[in-house]
Amino acid sequence: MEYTVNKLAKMSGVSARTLRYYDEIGLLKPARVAASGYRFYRQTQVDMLQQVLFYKELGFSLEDIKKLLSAPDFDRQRAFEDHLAALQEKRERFETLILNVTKSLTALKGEITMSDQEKFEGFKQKLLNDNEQRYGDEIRTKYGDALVDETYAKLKGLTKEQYAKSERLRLEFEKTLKAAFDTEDPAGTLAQKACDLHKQWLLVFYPRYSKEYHLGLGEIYVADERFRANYDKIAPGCTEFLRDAINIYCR
Amino acid sequence: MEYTVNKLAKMSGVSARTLRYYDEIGLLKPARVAASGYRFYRQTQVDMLQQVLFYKELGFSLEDIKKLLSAPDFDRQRAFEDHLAALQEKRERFETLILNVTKSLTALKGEITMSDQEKFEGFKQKLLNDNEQRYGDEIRTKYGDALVDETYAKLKGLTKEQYAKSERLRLEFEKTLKAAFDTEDPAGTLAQKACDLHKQWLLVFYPRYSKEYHLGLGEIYVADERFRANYDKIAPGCTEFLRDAINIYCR
DNA sequence: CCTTGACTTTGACGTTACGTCATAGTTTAT
DNA sequence: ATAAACTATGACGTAACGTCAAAGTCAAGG
Repeated sequence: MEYTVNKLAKMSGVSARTLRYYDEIGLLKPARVAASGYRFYRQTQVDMLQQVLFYKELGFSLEDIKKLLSAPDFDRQRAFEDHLAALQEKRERFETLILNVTKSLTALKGEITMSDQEKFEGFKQKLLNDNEQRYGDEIRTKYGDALVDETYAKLKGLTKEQYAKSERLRLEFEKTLKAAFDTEDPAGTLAQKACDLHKQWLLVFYPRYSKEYHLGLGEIYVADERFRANYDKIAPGCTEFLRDAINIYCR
Repeated sequence: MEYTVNKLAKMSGVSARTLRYYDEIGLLKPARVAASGYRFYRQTQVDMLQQVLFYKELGFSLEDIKKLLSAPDFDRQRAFEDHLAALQEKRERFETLILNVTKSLTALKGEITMSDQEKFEGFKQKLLNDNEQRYGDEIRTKYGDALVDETYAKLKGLTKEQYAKSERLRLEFEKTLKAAFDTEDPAGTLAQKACDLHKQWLLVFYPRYSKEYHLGLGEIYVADERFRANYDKIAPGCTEFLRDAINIYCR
């Protein structure tokens, strides 16, 4: 299967001009060039373009991408694994930004106050993230952990999408809960938001959700040491706070 | 509390040069300038910078941000709400990218095969998200409209052509719906014509259309205020009218 | 009061990753 | 055979800063 510039452009979402530019700077040369000068791309180039786009998404300059891809020890699998870790971190940043907006909205209503620092949470991180410092070694272990979790999820009968959703919800829930705990108000907007996220999260595992179930779980969290440890990790006393918030949420 | 350039820069994560540039183009002027020429920023500017960074994160050009922020009808709360929706959209894109990497890794191991199209899932969508051209002149309202579009767009990456087609359909649909609403008859020819156009439009985003889906969507339009606002904009009460018409259309 | 070092100012030019023409040749469809 | 659609190569334009250089400003210590 051969692609012309426009075909490849449309499939990948970049412009034809971009492909010409990549050819010009030697980042992605076509598989062959006809006598007419027309460019033709094949499988190798399609896969390379995918790599380029991933690296670009993660904030690498084209020059650096060129170096990376043309390195003699370039390892596709390793690259994908790095992408995965980096993308997950970027997603974390979005969680932070979303929490930032949520808090800003609450602050606008006068229910909480926000420090100036807090107003930029999620933006500052970008510095660390965008720059390529992040591509270290401990990423590998992190990826390993994710794999374990995922295997575990499979045992429980979750699809990859469900697992992704549950993780996303859990992260957002924990962040919101932490912020809510600081307000010391289990009836406040943030605490109730946290409860809602908790519900969403539960729904992934137990679609037969009910208020009674949710209330019972709140009590179990407080009563059972294993759960308690998990939520007190967020902040001491957080487990009780969550239970109180759930009690209000379920009325 | 007054901030000097470097103080504000460090807190927000941008560079001092950036703040000077924003001053230069009139996007963010300091609260006061000392006789020495030193810039000093205060609360208002801090909050404005936060807005700027949110809009920037979402792919707006500085010129458009300037227009948005200086508009007489700029509404901070509304802005934050828009940010929230847009950020959640972007997060969805990351989910897609993460899934893409995961699949690519599995494909590399030979466990599954991936089509070339699939290799670019999550990148193509970016077009819709980043590109502001389609926002036209009245960015404000369009930004709201895009919210709805993108809710569907996330289901499938759209090419520029597909998007153009969907826009044509949407415009014709809205015109027909308006005319139908004036007849006050959800079972009438015009209303049913509108439903048909609505279906055509949906098909662009969601080819696996079903009557159940269409019916459910009618209810969601009424229930979700973001959608409701969008259709009530055509005429007050239009959302319910559309739902009723869809109910008849799908029998 | 003076010095020193950290901070700030205004230019001015450079850079990245393309967008946007214009002009001209090529391929495909009817 | 001819139009319609596609592609090529310049060449210039751009957005949002980065990166100097040269010079003025401020806060603290001696």
